[in-house]
Amino acid sequence: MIQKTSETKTKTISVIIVEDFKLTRVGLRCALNANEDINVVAEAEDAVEGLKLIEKHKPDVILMDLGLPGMNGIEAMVKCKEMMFDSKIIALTSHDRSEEVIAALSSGASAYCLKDIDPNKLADVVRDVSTGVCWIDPMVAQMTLNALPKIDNIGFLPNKSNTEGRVPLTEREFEVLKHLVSGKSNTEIAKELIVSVHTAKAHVCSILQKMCVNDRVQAAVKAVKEGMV
Amino acid sequence: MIQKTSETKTKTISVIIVEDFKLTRVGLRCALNANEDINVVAEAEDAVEGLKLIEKHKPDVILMDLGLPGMNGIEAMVKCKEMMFDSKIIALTSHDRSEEVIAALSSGASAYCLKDIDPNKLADVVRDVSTGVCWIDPMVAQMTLNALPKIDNIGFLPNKSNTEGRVPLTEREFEVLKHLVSGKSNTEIAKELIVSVHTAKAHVCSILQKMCVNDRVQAAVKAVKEGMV
DNA sequence: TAATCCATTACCCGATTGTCTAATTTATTG
DNA sequence: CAATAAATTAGACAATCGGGTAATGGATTA
Repeated sequence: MIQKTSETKTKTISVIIVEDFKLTRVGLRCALNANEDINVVAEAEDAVEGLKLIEKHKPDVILMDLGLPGMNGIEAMVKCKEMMFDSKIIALTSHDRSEEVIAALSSGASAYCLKDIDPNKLADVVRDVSTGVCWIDPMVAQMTLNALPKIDNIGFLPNKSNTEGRVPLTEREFEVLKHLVSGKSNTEIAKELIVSVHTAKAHVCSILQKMCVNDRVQAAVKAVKEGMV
Repeated sequence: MIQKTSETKTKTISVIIVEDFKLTRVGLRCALNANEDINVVAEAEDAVEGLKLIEKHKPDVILMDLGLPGMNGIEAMVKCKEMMFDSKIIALTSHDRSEEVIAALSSGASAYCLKDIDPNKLADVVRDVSTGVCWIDPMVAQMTLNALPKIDNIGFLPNKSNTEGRVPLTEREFEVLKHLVSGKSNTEIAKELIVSVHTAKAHVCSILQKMCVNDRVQAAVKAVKEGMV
């Protein structure tokens, strides 16, 4: 067993847990309180109660379940952020839907953990987050990074990888590519661009060749991965 | 001093350092090699050399300086990602400009560290990132989260769309999905999984239904965007 | 035990895809 | 002006796709 060796601040980290399932709540409290530098100061089983306790205790870190009854965790976080503490929020759910992850992180969460996280790991995350780190579970890390706005590499990057080696798509082909990525058939693309199916097919064909792929699925995946759309 | 207690995989983590300043390079190597579960397998002082070494060693983690002479770190990361290993990249710079941070993270980096990070902490980050975690330095965490697209919280209903809406894919279907995303035809998928084409088609069919999409292109795009693969 | 889910295979059928060759028009560039 | 590139259209063809229905065996669950 390899021990983590990072120094942590001597001050104990105060934590509030907001989670509707009693069993999970107990589990979280035990897991965290087992660490002498972490202190669970309060627990709530719904968002309203949670907000009261947060206002009262002003904890360093808030463990917030997103699937709360009544006011959900996202709303609670928004309200929490309006209260001007610098409490850090860890979103803790079993969901891995892209919209929910992004919503949580853009609404005030500094971390996103899935509930099957190792308890010791969770303690590490609490420590990290209390210092301001943004920590995102492996299961949803990629989708989060993908949600970041693509920077226009032209101008930022030297013109090597853009001009050389890669044959650039024409404007029209880019239009077709966008529709292709959105899952439209050649017929639908043609209708959208007000051209014949033959034209759409011709464009798709040249797109496939220029992108060096064999079919539209590969083209779509490559386009998404490389942020072309 | 409080010890971190998270379990770490016994397998050592191989690391490549790409950094132009010799002194920093030595410092990084020493700091990381002091951990018995981390092994710096190679170092490069520019991107070109770095890419060669990366291709050769296929390391678990890449420490990439962004301010390299010639090809910069962002461009190097893009090229690196095109090589389709699942090496994780830690962007390591002294800059905290928003554009650079976002550019790095949206171009393939899984983590962003400022160079004044505690060496022991860096080792923790290497461990985290090797498991897929996204880790962002406190100094730039907020600006990164701010760059995420804002979701309209009103009307956000975790209760509905999560439990009822989503049907989870089976393991087998996930295998099929992976091949689908890589652009394989049903015939090829069947060959890969050593089943009949009928079976592959059946799986694809149920994948489309469960993912609520009309065709394989949409399935592939959705899978990539949501990080399912 | 009965019910349910999963993986597997099979057949049919209409729609779609990707490639080919070939032609016309418009713009841009040398 | 000539040449080149892009956008457009067309017909034909083999291959693939997606949907539908249906059957079987195995595993798990109620």
